Amino acid sequence: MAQSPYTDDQLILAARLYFIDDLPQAQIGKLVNVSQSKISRMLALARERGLVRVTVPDYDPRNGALEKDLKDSLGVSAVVIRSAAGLKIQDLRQTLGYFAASVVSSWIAPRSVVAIAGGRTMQALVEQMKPAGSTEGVRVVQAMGNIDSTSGAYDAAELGRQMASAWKGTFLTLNTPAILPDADVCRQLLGLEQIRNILTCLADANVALVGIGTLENSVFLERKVLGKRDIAALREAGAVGEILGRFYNAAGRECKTPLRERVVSLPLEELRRIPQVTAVVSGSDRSSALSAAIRGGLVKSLVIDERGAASLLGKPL
Amino acid sequence: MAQSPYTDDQLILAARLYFIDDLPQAQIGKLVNVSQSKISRMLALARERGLVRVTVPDYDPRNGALEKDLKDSLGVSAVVIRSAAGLKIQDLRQTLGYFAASVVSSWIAPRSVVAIAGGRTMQALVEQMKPAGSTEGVRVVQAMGNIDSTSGAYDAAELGRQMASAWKGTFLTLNTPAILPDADVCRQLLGLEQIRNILTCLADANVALVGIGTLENSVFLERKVLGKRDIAALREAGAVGEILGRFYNAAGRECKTPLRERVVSLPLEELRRIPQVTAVVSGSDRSSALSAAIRGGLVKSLVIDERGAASLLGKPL
DNA sequence: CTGGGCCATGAATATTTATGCTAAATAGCA
DNA sequence: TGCTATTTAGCATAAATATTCATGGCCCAG
Repeated sequence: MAQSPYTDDQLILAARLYFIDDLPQAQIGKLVNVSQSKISRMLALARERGLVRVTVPDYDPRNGALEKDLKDSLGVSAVVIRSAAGLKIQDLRQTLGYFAASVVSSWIAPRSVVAIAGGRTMQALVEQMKPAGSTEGVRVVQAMGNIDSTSGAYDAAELGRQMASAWKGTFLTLNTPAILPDADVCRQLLGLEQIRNILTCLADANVALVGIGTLENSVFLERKVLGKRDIAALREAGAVGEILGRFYNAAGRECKTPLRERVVSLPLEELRRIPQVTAVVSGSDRSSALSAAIRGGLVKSLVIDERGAASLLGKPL
Repeated sequence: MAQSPYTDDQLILAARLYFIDDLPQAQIGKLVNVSQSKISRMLALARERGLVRVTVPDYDPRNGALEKDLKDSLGVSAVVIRSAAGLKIQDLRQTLGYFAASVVSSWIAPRSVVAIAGGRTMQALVEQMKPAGSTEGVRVVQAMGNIDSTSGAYDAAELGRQMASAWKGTFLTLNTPAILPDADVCRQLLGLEQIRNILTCLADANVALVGIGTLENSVFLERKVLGKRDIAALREAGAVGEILGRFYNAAGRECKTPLRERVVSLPLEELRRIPQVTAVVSGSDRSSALSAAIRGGLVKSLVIDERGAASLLGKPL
């Protein structure tokens, strides 16, 4: 270990002048005959060394009351993140990701298998996640094929990779489109060993992190993988929401449309068997899709913002 | 009292994000949906309200060892201020003033009479001084006339005014030149009631704060009130230092030169009777003048920087 | 000794933070 | 209700702080 370039005494002097007496760094520099840059570095060092301690009362980013309400009335265990009023959706996502990250990270036990989906909220979350304890033998598995060939920053493949790297674990990618033009191709793909393996792996996941799509607001429509008439057909068939590219009805059962046979992702029946399936959702426009998923047992826990939670409970907040 | 515009909770959130998570204010602003300016103000408020507390270990600006040495070997009680190596003289003065101010301020008891001289170090000190406790009935008295008619920022008159105003006390000014062209004029001035009163007052001072001049480095020479030949004459007469415009020899006795009769200031014999006479000195070029003053009992205590103290002790530091 | 690598340093500069100012909101008052 | 006084917010910008970069000192291996 290198010996320190400064004595604690010097650091304390600088720190006192700065934090207690509120002198600007340049002035402190004059008093101790060094440059402002150095004072800046000394202050940083003083904090690192713990000479300067800043104490701030705890802030609880979670809304415990809403969490309890959700548990009581819907039976889901939820992480409800407080959110400022009037936030634009992207900032809301950021907030959610920022504050939920530590909780969600703590769920990732050593040797666990994590099934992961894509989505912007998911992206905001994963971006902030980092291992809390041991990272031993974590496997991250992409839970759904790729939406199209342009690999976006918030696709499952990318997020999975990111998370796996943070945990120094392995990442298993589902190397196929999510939705195929016809059922035949899909069946063929599903026959491939590479893909079968991944799906098996997924079925054994300990934790699944998924988003919730709606008919009004679907990545598939947005990215033109499905057309308006596909959506219309789905609506016809009673679809109210989507998880991993699979649409389900108000009871939380997968809709029996031809589309069902064209999707490469963890089937909802298998998802249901995963012990912890968490929907990561922000905003209040997904209430009905979300409540159907909960009702159908597709989703067992929730990471959501205050307003989303409130609207899910039918309370206008 | 106005009700606060922010809840503690909001402040705590902002403060945590800033101080604990080290997010920049702009980013925090996004998360809580306000402008960066507001976050800045919220943080300031959080500190005011004591929600954020910054603790820094105490720094002792005094060099106790040197203080003890001075007491032991010269019998003066000193305040020795630590100083960084290589400081330019003006920054050294600043340092001294900054750190000595609180000690010296604490000497000013309610109802005390303070005799004050000028000088740059004195200026640096007075600038930083502020009352520690009660300020009741403090009188500040200018201990020496004005050097010339250009009133500088570090003349006794100015410093006295400044200090008196900080203590909300009264200031008595010595409205005359310090050094007069001849003894006659001087005598006449000394006869004026206004001036006699001040001098009486000075003689009753509880505390005197004075500087030390040398023959090499004298304000009077600098401001051309004395000429080189005056200085030469003084040297001839054995002068080694100057206090309040009065030159003294190595024994600390006032030199008997004609100049003596031309000065308007507290006479050294009377200075000697003031219970606390403190020399405020920075730099190491005044050692001999200083030690003569101490020897002669002109000065009973010292406010000085580390190097000055060391050189006074003959230790090269 | 004599390079060569390493590190600390300060000047220059990029980034972040604080603040003066204007406009909008809010409250008090007639 | 309409008016003024006061507060508060955000923009623009000044001020302060962090960081990059070039340099020079120092230590160690040759």
